[in-house]
Amino acid sequence: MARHLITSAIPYINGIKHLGNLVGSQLPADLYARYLRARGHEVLFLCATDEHGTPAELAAAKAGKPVAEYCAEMWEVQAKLADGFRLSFDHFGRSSSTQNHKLTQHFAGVLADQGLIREVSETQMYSKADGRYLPDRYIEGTCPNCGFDSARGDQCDNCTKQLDPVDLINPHSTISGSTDLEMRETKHLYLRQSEMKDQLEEWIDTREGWPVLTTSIAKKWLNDGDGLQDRGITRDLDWGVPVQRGDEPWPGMEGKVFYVWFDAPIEYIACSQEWVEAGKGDDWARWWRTDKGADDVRYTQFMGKDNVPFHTLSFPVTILGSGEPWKLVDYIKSFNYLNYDGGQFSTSRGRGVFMDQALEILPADYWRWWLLSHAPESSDSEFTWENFQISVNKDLADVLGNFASRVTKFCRSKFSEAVPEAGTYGPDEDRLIAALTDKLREYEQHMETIEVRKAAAALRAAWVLGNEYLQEVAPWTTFKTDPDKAAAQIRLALNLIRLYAVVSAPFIPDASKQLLDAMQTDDRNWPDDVPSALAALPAGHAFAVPEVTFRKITDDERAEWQERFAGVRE
RNA sequence: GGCGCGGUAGCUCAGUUGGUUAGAGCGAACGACUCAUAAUCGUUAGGUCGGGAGUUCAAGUCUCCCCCACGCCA
Repeated sequence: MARHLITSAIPYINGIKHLGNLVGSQLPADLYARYLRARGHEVLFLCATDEHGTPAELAAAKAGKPVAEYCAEMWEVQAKLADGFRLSFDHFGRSSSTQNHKLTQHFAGVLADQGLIREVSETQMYSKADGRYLPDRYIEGTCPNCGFDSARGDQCDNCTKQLDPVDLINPHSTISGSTDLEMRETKHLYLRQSEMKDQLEEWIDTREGWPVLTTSIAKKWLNDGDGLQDRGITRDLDWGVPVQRGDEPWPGMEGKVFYVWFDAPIEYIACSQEWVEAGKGDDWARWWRTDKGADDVRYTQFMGKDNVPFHTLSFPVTILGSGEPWKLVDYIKSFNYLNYDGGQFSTSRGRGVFMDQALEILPADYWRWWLLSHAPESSDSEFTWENFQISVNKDLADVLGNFASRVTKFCRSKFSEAVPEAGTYGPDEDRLIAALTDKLREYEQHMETIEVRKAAAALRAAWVLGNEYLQEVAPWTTFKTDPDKAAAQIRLALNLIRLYAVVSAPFIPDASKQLLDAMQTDDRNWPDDVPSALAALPAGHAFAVPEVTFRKITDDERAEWQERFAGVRE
C-alpha cells in the first residue's frame, strides 16, 4: 500500500471542454486514480478550474456578468460535467480560491527572497476606451509588411511576420474596436527561470521512464535558441491574484495581478487545502510537504502536450526555487491531441463533440471506454463516428455486455436465478484460470506504468477469455448429457461476471456497478488470486439477470450525429 | 525556415538494448455453434515496415539524404 497524489491539468474556465481535452488529462488521471484505489492504495486525486486571465474576463463581459459571478457559474457547469463523466476527484477546486491567493503570494515572496524574481520595465499598449492594457493578440491593425488588414499585435496571420503592436498601421482593440490606444510604460515581475536551467536539465535527465513526449518538449524549451527564458509572471488586469510579496505589499506592483500560468499550478497545492476546508480531509501537508510525511508520496501529473513546458519547467522552478520542502512531481504523463474526423476539434466553429453534448447522447461509460482505449499516447489520434460505433458495439455490447447476458439468462432458464451448486471443475477450468491470471497480471502491469491503450487491450482480452471458455465447454450442450457439469461451468461463468465488473471499474464504473448490483454483491475485492476470486459467489447465491448493459449504436444514430457535430467547415 | 513527434496489413495501433517465417484488435471471406444484445468461437487472406543510400554476418529497429502529415517556434 502506497500513497499516490494525482493531479489533472486544470481546465480553463471559459467554456465547456471537448472530448480531446477530456482524454488528454482528466480522464486518464481518473482511470489511474480509480485503479490505485481499487488496489488498496491511498489516493488523493485533485483537479480544479483555471479561472484567471484575459479570456475569462472577456467571456464574462460577453455574458454580461461580473467575472467572479461568471466563474462561479462556470465552475458549477464544469463540476457537474466532471461528475457526469464519473471523474472521481477527491476535490474539484478553483484557482480563484483564497487558499490559492495566499499560496501564490507566498511563493512569489519566497522566490523573491531567493533572488529568483527581477523587475522589468516595458511598454505596453493601453486602451483608454477599454480601460485596460491589451495583450498583443487583442490588438489588430494593418500589417506594415504585406498590407493585410487583420494582422495581430504579435504576428501577421497572412505573411507570418512577427510584429510588435507599435508596428501596426491603424491599430485597434479587438475588444471594443477603439483606436484610442497609447503605449504606456509599466513594470512587471519576471521569474528567473534561466538561473535554474542546469538544475532543471539535470532533473529532467535523471527521470526514468517518462514519456518521450514529456522529456522531448522539456528539453526543447531548455535548449532551444538562447535556452530557457525568464518569464513574466505579472499582468495588468483586475481579475487574478493581486501581486503581493507574501503578506506584504509589493511596491510598484499596485493594481497588478499574477499571470495565470504562475498561479494555476500552485492551485494543485491550494486545492488540497480547499479539500481540507471542505471537510473531506484533515491534513494536506502530508501530501505536499516532504518534511511532513510527503516523502513517501508518489506524485503523478496528467496533461496534454501543450501544458508540458509549464509542468516540467515553470512549476518546478517555483517548487525548487522556493528552497522549501515542497513535493516535486515524480511522473508526468502527457498526451498528444485527439483530432475529430479529419481535422481539429474547434470550439469557435462548433466542430466536434463537447462534454455536455456527449452525455446528452450516450452514457459516460461509452465515451470513457472509447476515449481511453484510443488515448493519443504515442501520437495524435483520431475520432471518427464509424470507429466509435464499431468499437463500442463490439467491445462493450458484444464482448462484455452480451457475456453477462448469455450467462445469466442461460442459468435462469436451465437452473434458477441463483448460483448452481452441482459439479466440480476440471482441466478446462484450470486452463481458463491460468490464462485469465496471465491476462490480469498483464493488465495490472500496464496500469502501473500508465500505458492506457495497452491496459484497455489487456482488459478486453480478459473479457474475450470468458467467451472463449463458454464456446469451448458449451454448457448448453453439456446440459443435455451432464447437467452437473453444466452447473459447474455456469457457476464459474457467473463468477466471471463479478470479476469482470471489479477489474473493469476503472474504465467503466457505471457498468461495473450495474453488473455488481445484478450479481447482488458488494464484493469488489481485486482478484489477486484468481481461483478464490472465482469462488466469491458461492453456490446458492441469488442474482438477477441484468438489464442490457450496453445497447448498440445504430447506423442511423451514427449518421445523425456525424451530421450534427460536423460544425461549420471552412 | 528551425525544431519536435510520427509515417508498419482496408481501419486503429504494438513492435524491448538490431537477430529465426513482422504482430494484435476491428473490418473482409469462409466455417462452427445456437445459451446470448443477428451476439459468440475458429480458420484464412492481407504488408517490398514512406522512398533511397550506408554500417553490419544480420535493420521496421542504427547513420545520412529525401518525401509526406501534424505540432511548436522564429
